Amino acid sequence: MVTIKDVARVAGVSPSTVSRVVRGQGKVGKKCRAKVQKIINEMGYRPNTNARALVSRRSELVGVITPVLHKPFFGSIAHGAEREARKERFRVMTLNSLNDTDAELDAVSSLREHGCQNIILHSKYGDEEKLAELAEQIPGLVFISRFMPSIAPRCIWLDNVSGGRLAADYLYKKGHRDVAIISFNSQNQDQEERIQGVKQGLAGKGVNIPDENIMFPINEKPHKLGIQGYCASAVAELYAKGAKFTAIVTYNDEMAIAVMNALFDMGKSVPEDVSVIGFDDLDIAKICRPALTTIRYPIVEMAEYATKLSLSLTSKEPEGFERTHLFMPTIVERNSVKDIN
Amino acid sequence: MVTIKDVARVAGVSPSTVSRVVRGQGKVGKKCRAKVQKIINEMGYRPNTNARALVSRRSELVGVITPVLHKPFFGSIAHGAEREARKERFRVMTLNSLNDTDAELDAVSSLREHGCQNIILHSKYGDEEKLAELAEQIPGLVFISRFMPSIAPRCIWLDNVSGGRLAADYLYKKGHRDVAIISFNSQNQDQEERIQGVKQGLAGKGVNIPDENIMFPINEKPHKLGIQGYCASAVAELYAKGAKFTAIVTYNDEMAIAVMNALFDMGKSVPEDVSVIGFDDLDIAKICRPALTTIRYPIVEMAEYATKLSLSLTSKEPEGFERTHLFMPTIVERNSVKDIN
DNA sequence: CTGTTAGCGCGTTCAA
DNA sequence: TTGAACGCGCTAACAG
Repeated sequence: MVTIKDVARVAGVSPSTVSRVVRGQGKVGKKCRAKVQKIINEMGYRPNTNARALVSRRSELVGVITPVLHKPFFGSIAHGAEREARKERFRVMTLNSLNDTDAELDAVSSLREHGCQNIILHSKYGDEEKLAELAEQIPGLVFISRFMPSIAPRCIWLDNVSGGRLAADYLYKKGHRDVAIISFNSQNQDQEERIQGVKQGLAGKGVNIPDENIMFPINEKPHKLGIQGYCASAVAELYAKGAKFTAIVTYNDEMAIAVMNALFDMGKSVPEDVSVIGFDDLDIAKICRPALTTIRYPIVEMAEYATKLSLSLTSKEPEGFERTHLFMPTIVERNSVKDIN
Repeated sequence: MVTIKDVARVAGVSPSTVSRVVRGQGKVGKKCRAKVQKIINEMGYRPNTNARALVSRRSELVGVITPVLHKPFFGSIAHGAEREARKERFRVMTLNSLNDTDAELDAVSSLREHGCQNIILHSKYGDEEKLAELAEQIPGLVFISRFMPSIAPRCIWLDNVSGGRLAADYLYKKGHRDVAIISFNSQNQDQEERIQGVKQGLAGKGVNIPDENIMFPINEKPHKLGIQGYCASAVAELYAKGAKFTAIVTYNDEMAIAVMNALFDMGKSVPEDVSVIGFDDLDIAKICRPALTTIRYPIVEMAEYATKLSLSLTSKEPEGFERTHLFMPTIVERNSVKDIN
């Protein structure tokens, strides 16, 4: 391994000078710089990241903490972060939290041990107070897909209510007046907001959604049955209690597809008999049949933005620390909603 | 930040003793160890990874290099690696290569600068000779989803030929004699092997696949059209030239679904009119309709195994360096193949 | 069993 | 504009 000393020796200068050249900082004579640079290239010298991080107390590392990585939504967060980090020659370290709050905190500690100042944390259930405290200590810590009022400028989130309204408006425009909602977990902020959005959107047109049309279990049922099983049972229950609906709004694309499958298995067809609208616009929304009309969650862009924000927050002239960072969803029209006007 | 010296001072011992306690190595008196451990806990001391890596010339880091992370197949590699790494208290660093050979090499360098000895590299197109040389230099470098004879013990790969045979045998058993194959890129080793497998499997039963039934473009068409477009055009072409087939084998699940969609759009139904069989068994294979019969690629297990192997290769008593690491695919029966006996 | 000493490779003073 | 000296936090010899 070639060190800064090796380069210095060969170049006939001091290590400090080499250091200045490498970092492009400080005063170095033009000729001297050129010579040193040449030798750096020839010798293939690359600074030791660990030594750097040790002495400067900061590493060129962006930490990304998500529940898992094999799900495309979370993979997209890592992907967006990597894309943006790469521009600044930063690297990405990914940690799985499995939605466990303690694991999230532990991941943060672990990242800090690596001298990582820039952290993108996807925490759905972490205690706001605790997270706020953490944010206080770590200037480069930002939160993705969550809004916490006390640390709003650190949150990159999506306007879920607008997403719900978008779905509602679209359905209304297509003639739907009887709408059902299948959601998942009432502990989850997003879910509640999306439901509110749908309700508000429809209410604005004078349309009401009866409570029995909203499947929003507080129990453990969904987890026991799995997404597919839960959606099937929810659809069945909707029919069993005689709910009246021409369209179903689901929490996300995965559930939308599960709902379509359930419908399909019952001999119904989408969108002829029932329309379905999803949320997220993952790849599967394009490739399922019927292709899914859905509310787009610009997660890659959000992850890129989050990374940029984090990087800015730890730079000399931080930017964005006094703003909020709200992204707006958009509707992507495909073939799962029928115009019944 | 609390350092090893702080702990030493409070505990009234030397830093070395604290170090021994932390690492659980070397001789330390029972009482002494307990006391130090207690203070470590109280003070919340956590060793500085960078200092460690600097002096010991190795970091507790597993590097994962894949083309991208938002695709579930690659996300699964990162996921499996993280799962296994976590057990050894290692962390995972993910780098995107975008299938660019230079970027792969650069990613390796970057990982090494971080003191990372354990690298899982997914390289489809990298030059074998160059990769072999790299493997020589880096004992903990392993390759996933690729077989290179000259460095076989470093390769964790799947028996694609067997996968093809599995598909063939299954189709034969279900009465299919006329099979078509839609593949993608003839530069790709996997694709060729899978096709060979299908051919061999069928040939063993005395069934031949005419060349016109095999769509295997060497041009850029697939890239221009995208997966969906390419599959649609391939299906159309198959019909246009009057190819005779009751089943289609595709390179992977994504293409299988695209093919089913194309068929669907042409008014055909799967599996009634045509059977389809995929490869990989990603999540989408379960949730598409009809649910996809496919050849399972145990990628998470393979990534876990790769990580374990890499870790072992850099340990005191390396294991597995003289073996090969071949995984076998299995068939997952769902609803996209019809029994036409 | 425990402490002392000497770096790991680098950035950052401070002089020159 | 350059160089010398110091120390980041830790582990690895070596003494004791």
